[in-house]
Amino acid sequence: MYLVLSRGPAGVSLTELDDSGKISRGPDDVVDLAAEVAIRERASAASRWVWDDTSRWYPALLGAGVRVDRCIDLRLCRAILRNSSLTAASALATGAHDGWDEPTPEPRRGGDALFEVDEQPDDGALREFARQRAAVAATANPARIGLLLAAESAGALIAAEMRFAGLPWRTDVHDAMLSDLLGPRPAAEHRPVKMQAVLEAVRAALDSPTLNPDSPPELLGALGRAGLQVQSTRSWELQSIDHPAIAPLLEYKKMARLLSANGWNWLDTNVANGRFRPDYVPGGVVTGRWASKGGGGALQLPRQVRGAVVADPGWKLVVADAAQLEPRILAALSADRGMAEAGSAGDLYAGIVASGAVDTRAHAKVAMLGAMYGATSGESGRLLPRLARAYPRAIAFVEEAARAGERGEVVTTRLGRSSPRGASAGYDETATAADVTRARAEARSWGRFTRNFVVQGTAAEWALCWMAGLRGRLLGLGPARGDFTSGAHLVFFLHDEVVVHCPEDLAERVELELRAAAADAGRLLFGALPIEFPVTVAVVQDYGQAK
DNA sequence: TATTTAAGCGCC
DNA sequence: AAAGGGCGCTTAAATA
Repeated sequence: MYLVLSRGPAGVSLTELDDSGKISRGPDDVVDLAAEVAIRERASAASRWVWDDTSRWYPALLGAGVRVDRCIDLRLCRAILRNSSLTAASALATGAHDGWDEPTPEPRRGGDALFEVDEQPDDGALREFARQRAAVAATANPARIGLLLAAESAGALIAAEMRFAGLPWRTDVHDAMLSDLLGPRPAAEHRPVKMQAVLEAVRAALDSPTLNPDSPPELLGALGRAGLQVQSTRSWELQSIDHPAIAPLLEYKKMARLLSANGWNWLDTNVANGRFRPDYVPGGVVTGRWASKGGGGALQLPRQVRGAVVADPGWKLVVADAAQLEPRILAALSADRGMAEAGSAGDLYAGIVASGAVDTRAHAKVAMLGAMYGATSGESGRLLPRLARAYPRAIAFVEEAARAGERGEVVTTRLGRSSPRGASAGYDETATAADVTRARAEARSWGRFTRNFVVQGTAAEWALCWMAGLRGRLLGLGPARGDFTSGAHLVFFLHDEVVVHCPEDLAERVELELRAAAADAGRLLFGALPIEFPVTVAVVQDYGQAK
């Protein structure tokens, strides 16, 4: 059963649809939404809520203590169906762009989102849902893209729940780390003392007593006057230089980065009541990866500060990482048995070395990354032919994705998310040699994007399935269902890594569920294909102890 | 003065 | 080792 919610001038209305999509009841006005949703959730585990944006409905429900099992997020699904090559012929994909193609509207300030009367985008959720069902039903294998839509929507639920629960964050621990590395918190506009000391060492070594190292042009000038020929002030370029100024300069850069990105200021604005609540954006990246917005930089939390993520007393963090996810996804996508076999013993890169293709694990890793990103030069580019000889199917797969992109074609992930159409201009008979060169470079660049798109996008699908399955399994653990203060729940997600916060006595069970959910995800995407998705799990007190 | 762009660096 | 994919954020510099 589907339960379609919409907001109209008269308030919130609810329409029941049976599994065939036919209205079986309603629309009925809803007076107390949270109560209504809670009742329906208890009544039927098989129902699925249908709404425009999870981010507009679910936070208020969570605030009222209500969790939902399943939903369809119409806006996220529209974005997939609008672009997918599998639904290209549908009325939805061929029709004019409308409000459903627009980003989620910003919430109005001051209103109570749960009860606010709000306009639907263009036309109602019922009609949009019907269009989407028709588009899915007309595909050769509706279950394929149907799984993607369900996983994407589950991701939206998880994003809202993780924000609601928050990542446990110890301000005092973080502050101690900062004081230790930089010196105690200074007054505004001043540098911490340890940082200032390192800066003075740089200034002395460069004989530039007033140097502002935060200005790249100024720093470049100072380095030049000291006789150091560099193109930029990037750390990796400076690393190889032998000069007394370099060590303190690199140290200063490290400190400055920590201070500006995750210093006291970050702490003040992003951590409250012992929780960091990032604003995740499911589907925020074209490949299907999540993005994040607003302060915090949830997806760029440096390893340096992860020690401040500490489980509550009596609780543990279970940190799980899908080992070498993208290479395994490539092996599965291309059905390259040899590469799958290389990963079957645990460490895929070690398996590649064992097969004799390359001689060190580091080479295996850099060669694989190069294959997936489209490296042409350097170490990675040199190793590529060896990899291609050992694993012809896998390499041919990414090469074909690259060629398709260069031809201006769309590529599609395992479950049906398609790449955007390239804006490559090409050239005509009036083009100069420089125009031709530029156009070819653009085409190759787009080819690197499409090459990576299929792998990164399918990895994102795997991760969504993993996390959605895990969520269901965690909800089944114990009587604390729906309760973020006593039950195991997800608190962090980072592309191929999740963190679960749980009472100590549940940690072992959580670990089992994490592995089982990973195996499920592999089967969901790739069926009976013999490909392993091993998960590295660490049960820790603080996130810094993992890996 | 306000807004946009670029450099640099963090994550995968 | 530092070339190749996807992001967001902060600061300084450039532009309106």
